[in-house]
Amino acid sequence: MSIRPGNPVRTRYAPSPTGPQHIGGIRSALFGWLFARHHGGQFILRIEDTDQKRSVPGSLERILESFAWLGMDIDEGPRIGGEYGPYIQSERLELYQTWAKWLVEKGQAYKCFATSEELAEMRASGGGYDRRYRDLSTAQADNLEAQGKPYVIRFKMPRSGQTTGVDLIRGDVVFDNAQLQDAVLLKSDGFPTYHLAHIVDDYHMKISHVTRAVEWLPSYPLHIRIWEALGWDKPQFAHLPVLLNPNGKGKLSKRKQQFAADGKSVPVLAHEFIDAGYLPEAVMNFLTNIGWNFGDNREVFSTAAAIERFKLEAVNPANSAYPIAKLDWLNSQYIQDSTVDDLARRLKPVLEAAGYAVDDDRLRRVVPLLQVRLKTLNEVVPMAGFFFADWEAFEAPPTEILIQRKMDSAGTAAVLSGSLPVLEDLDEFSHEAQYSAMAAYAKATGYKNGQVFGSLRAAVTGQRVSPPTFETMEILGRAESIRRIELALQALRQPAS
RNA sequence: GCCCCAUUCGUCUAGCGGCCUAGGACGUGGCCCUCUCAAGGCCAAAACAGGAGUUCGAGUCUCCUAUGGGGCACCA
Repeated sequence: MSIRPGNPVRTRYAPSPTGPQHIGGIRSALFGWLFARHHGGQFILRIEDTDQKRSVPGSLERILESFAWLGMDIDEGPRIGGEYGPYIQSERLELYQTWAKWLVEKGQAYKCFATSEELAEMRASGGGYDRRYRDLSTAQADNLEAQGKPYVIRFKMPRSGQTTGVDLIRGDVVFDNAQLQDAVLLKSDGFPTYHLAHIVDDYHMKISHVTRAVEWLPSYPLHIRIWEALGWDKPQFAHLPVLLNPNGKGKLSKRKQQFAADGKSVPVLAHEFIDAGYLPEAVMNFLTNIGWNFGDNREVFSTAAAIERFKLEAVNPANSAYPIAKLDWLNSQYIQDSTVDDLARRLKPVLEAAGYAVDDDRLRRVVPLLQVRLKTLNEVVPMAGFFFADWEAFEAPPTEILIQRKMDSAGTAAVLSGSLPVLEDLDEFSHEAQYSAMAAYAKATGYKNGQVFGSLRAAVTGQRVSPPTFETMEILGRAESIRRIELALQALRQPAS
């Protein structure tokens, strides 16, 4: 990595405040952030709100929340501060205007008085802007301006020759200058366009490496020419691959809801990952592993370990279909590797949001039963919500749940009533003691373990799927377990009206 | 239409001229384990887009074609 000696690495994420944070943007930001952290540099947040029409209030807060949730710390930015602020472009208008004017004075840019009708005509006749105001004399331009005609400032792109850019991920990229238009730098409302604003800001904020999505590659030669016209040393550039829809068709969209092969809706907005019960560590691991890989055939790694190894040059230049199915697996890995206390802490708000009153001690006893069973935090509700419901309100499940496969009503009733004295007679109501006693009961009565244990499961949990039966009964306690078995027996004896 | 970028199993990827009879992971299928659901173990199917070159030798280099993505705004 050729970093100019003495210059710290400074990267930035510069989103437009146009609403919820999209995972594609966050992924781009992540690579810039990993790079900055790897080199002990700074990561800056800058808000690019030069298109007032598209600004959505509250966007900044959501960006900040997303980064905080993921653990991506920001060194400088709005609300955070820093010595190169303000970090919101609409608060820096004068700077852009000054430099746009400077470029005009130097003959590197010019005032263009084309009306929207003129532009529409040019477009209709097939071409882009035909540079018709490029060679106006200063006197002519002054005259039009004196008449109060609105104008924009356009960059004078060289009309021939080539521009070669260096991209850290794909090497040299060569463009014919004639392909590029005379881009607008300053709009008629006095606001800069992206092309001017980001360069002025990257320069003044001492950005060392511009990490941005590939869609900027085609305008890279324009930016190079602007940097040179301004007479500033350029930063280095890396154009990052983007996320495609899960089927590989088109850029991952935030507007259209996406569906994976299994029909499940795919999270694409930052808050959707939280709502769906994913852990931030898993999401970070997931995103880092798209377009970059840890090496050593390792799929699960901490952010800290990724920072240590991260190299921009190692980023895969190809775009990626969004491999969302891997996130479920990764999330389950992180859940399995969590400590009981940590997982309990994360599960508690999920259960509470579902309306349960959560007792911490009971939660800590339940968590070990869940660790290998949860793919997302949210699954705790259908799997183990019954532990936290009001026990006194428990009702026997309908008989179609009570009577499991390969059993009938009479058999289920026989097994349940036969279990009662066995469970009552146990010295210890531990799951080990329950298991050996009930396994012996099954053997003696000729039922399969599954028939006996499953009947108890349904009676005691009210569910067909649950944590292991005896562990569950141990937590419910003997009295409650027996009470529930008796309720089930009553239900079975009701005439099937 | 013009320009740019990309192209290894279904998907994410390893591979930077011989170590590749192409490795890992997710997913899928099978078997084992098993009180449900999981987890775990074992096994399997599954890829170098196509064609020309360069080279003793090409997944790795070059060119062409195809396909995919992106850009050509007073949006970013």
